[in-house]
Amino acid sequence: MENKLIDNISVDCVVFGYDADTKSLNVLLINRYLESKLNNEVLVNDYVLTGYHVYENETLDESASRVLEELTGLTKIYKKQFKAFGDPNRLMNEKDLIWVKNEDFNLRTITVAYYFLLKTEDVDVDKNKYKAKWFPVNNLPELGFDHQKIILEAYEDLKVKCLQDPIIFELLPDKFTINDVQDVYESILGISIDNRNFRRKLINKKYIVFLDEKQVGVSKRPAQLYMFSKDIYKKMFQKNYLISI
Amino acid sequence: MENKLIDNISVDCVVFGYDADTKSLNVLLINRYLESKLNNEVLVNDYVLTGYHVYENETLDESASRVLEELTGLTKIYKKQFKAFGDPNRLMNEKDLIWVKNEDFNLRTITVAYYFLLKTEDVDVDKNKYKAKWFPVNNLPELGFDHQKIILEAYEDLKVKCLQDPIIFELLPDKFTINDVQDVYESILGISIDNRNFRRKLINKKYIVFLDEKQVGVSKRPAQLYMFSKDIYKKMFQKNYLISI
DNA sequence: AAAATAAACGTTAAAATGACGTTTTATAAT
DNA sequence: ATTATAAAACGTCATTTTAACGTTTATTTT
Repeated sequence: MENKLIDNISVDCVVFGYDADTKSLNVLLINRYLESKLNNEVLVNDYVLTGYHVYENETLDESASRVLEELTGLTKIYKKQFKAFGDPNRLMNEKDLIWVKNEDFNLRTITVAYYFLLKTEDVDVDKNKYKAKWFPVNNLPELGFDHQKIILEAYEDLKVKCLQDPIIFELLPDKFTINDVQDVYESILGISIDNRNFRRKLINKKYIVFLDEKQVGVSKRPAQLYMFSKDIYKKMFQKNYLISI
Repeated sequence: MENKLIDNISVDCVVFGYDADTKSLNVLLINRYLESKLNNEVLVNDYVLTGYHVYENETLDESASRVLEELTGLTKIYKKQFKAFGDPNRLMNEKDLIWVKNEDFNLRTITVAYYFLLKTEDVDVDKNKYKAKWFPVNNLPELGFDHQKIILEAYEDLKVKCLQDPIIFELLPDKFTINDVQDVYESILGISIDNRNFRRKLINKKYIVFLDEKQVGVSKRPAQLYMFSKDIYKKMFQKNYLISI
């Protein structure tokens, strides 16, 4: 079985994590740190996305999932391939060139970028061997390669997609309140939404299922819990829904 | 100046052309024909998308535009990068393997796929040196490589995008009637739309500009011509539209 | 038992949509 | 010249959706 890396094709993963406590959308980044062997001068100290080269015998989707699992241990997370990046100079910032000297990789690499949606709490950053760290998408650190561009394009895609597909629920636990959903929309889109109209609209969706459960351990009136039914959603939007039995 | 081809990275172009006469959406394809040198047996006779390897010193966008220009002579056509395809066996159908023997290229090539939107009449297929030919998107011939998959994914993307961005106008001449626009929607989406409601909705858009012109040479009441104003559209949807001067 | 507050519900006007019927206007036929 | 034809264009009404608010309810804390 051949298992060789393709030296000029990679995947990069924009891991979006929603933090329900701070009500913020975050991106998981890895520190890129290099100091001179001569005088311990810090040569590179910025952040990059997680990514890796694609193997000869795997699909791009498999490649992205592998990279996510390697960093977080997580599988079966929602992912979307949103764009390929292939500018000839995408790896040629000043810091990149210093870094690359040390690493030995093909400067003419194109990358296929994915984003993943999950909850920040699902990743144990303290025990993470790559020292991965969450940053608010609206307050990113200095980024290497073209990763700032990649993150911003992922974010733009997410803003559009979250209004047309039910991917918002990937960022929340299985059981959530109406206000939880509103909070996610507000932090992703950077807008404020009228709670009364939002609540009415959401409750009327058949795929938002009322549960016989309420919040516990809150210091005011506990809110009703709901879940998202992927089954009902699928049935509603499959072709010929209206005329099928 | 280096100008080398990258042997395992290509772009493929799904060229969508709308034909106002037949009211149909078409795809521009190239015949892939090979016969045996021994006995003139036809070994391969199917169709493929236009595509080519990416050069070391060009961006992916430039690469796609170059490929389109090479085939059609056209520049400045609307294009969208919609997905990268990288399955290890994407070039390994029976016919592909026969073809590849003859052509000598890397079987582990990933391709970045674009679609273009234009009018069929813009391409002179009769004089085309690649013998390019239009096929209705709903009646495609046998396709090589993974190009059927690529076309279908492009089409799905187009169906979604045409409802949220004003790309429909890329498929029409500068001056068009309301019914022209309806025809495009109907043929892309495969639905029928109430003309009275559609007309009302479209006419009320500020960016659909009434012209002092009507159709000529039609055998019934000539229809009013309109144009799409990209400027007005942009202004309407730029941030802070409402509070800017 | 009362106060506090987030959760949940309700009201109204305006706008958008869906489903139709009717009128207009240019060309073609008489 | 007049009339017929048919697409183009306009109009109506009931229903649904949206936006912008005010009000009530339920639970915990004081």
